Amino acid sequence: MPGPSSRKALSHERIVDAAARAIRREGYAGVGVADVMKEAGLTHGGFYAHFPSRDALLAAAMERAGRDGAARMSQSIARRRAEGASPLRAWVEAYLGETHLKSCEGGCPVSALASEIPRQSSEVREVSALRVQRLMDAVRQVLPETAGDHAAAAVTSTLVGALQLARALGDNAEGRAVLASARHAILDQYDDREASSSST
Amino acid sequence: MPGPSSRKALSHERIVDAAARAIRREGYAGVGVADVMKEAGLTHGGFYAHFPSRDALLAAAMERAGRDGAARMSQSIARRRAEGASPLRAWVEAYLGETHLKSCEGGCPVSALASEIPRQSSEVREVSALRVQRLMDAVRQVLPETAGDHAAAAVTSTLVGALQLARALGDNAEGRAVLASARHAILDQYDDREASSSST
DNA sequence: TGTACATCAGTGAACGCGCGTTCACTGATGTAC
DNA sequence: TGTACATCAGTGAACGCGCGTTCACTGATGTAC
Repeated sequence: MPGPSSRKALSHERIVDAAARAIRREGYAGVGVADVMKEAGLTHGGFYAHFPSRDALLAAAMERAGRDGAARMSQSIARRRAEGASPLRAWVEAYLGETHLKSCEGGCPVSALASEIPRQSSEVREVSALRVQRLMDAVRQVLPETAGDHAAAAVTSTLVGALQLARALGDNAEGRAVLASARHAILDQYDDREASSSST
Repeated sequence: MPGPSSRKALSHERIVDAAARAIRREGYAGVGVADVMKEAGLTHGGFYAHFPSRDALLAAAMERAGRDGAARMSQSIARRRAEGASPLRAWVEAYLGETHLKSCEGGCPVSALASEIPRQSSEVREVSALRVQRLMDAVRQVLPETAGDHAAAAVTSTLVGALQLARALGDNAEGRAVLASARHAILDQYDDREASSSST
């Protein structure tokens, strides 16, 4: 009865971890079983002792990528909060920051994969849809209560869209301008401290 | 000296047209040379008399898809304008409408492919980046002059993000709710006739 | 108008390659007594 | 403590398949005279 830190469980973690990075870097379609196993320090033959199929790996990788992306976001947000930013500002500046623009591999899997999701197996689509919901939940929690019901979905759309368009334009002035525009648009409309500085 | 309606030119058109639909339906990665040629009524062997490589086809297909998507948008917008909608409202309701949600194949290639763009060859990336710029240009033209400089990029981000998140959630209540939220958010903020009905 | 020839678009077989998946086997780890 | 055996994670060769690309060839179209 092997525990969660048995040899096999440790290998499993390394595989999922490598896949979670690979899908964000290369897309679902760009991820191969052999490559992932190699990155996990194993040979491809042993893969099917860990997963019944490539799709099962993609599903597990998407879930892991969601948690991993959220964890990194938390750190980036905490730093900004410590410097006095509002919850919303910290969130938006972390998500639409230059670090996130450049590092697809460690970032939000929804931004990295959104347009590929509808073409995946139901297994992968279901896990991916859940990550979309969780992202909207996270945005909802940092929006002020005065924001309408629609705000969370609309702001999440702006965040995801802006990061993708910026990446499509490239890591240059054009791409960064899109990020800046989206930051300003969201903060101008929803950030409390922005509009009313009467809280001092 | 064959004209633009020579036999070869007509075949070329059919190939590009089939590819323009295929990339939006299946993604860049899902498009195969043989499939496209078959859809164009040809055999795969003749492909390299029309294009030097698969990537060259993808680039041509992206440009065609951009024009095709814009043409269909124009029709949808014209109908809404005839019913009295403002330019912005007509644009937003066409882009974030249920028809566009369901029909990836005939829609905007930026929404259909955004997250795959950064992973393409420079050839494909350059054409794709141009389509992103054209999309932002089109949005800029329907925004009121009172909108700030950042508005076009931010609104385009919301449009593209919302359509992708809606498609990721599926053609159900959740997906349609995202579209509705984005429509309301954009129109509440930028539509002149919405805010001030003093123009009567 | 008719014949001979050149041009050219498209065909279909073939290539090398990498993919997802399978499986007989190896070698290390753990268990029984 | 030591020996014999069972379990099990991982190896590496092999499979069938579909891909992008090449190429010798076919058959239709156009041109020369």
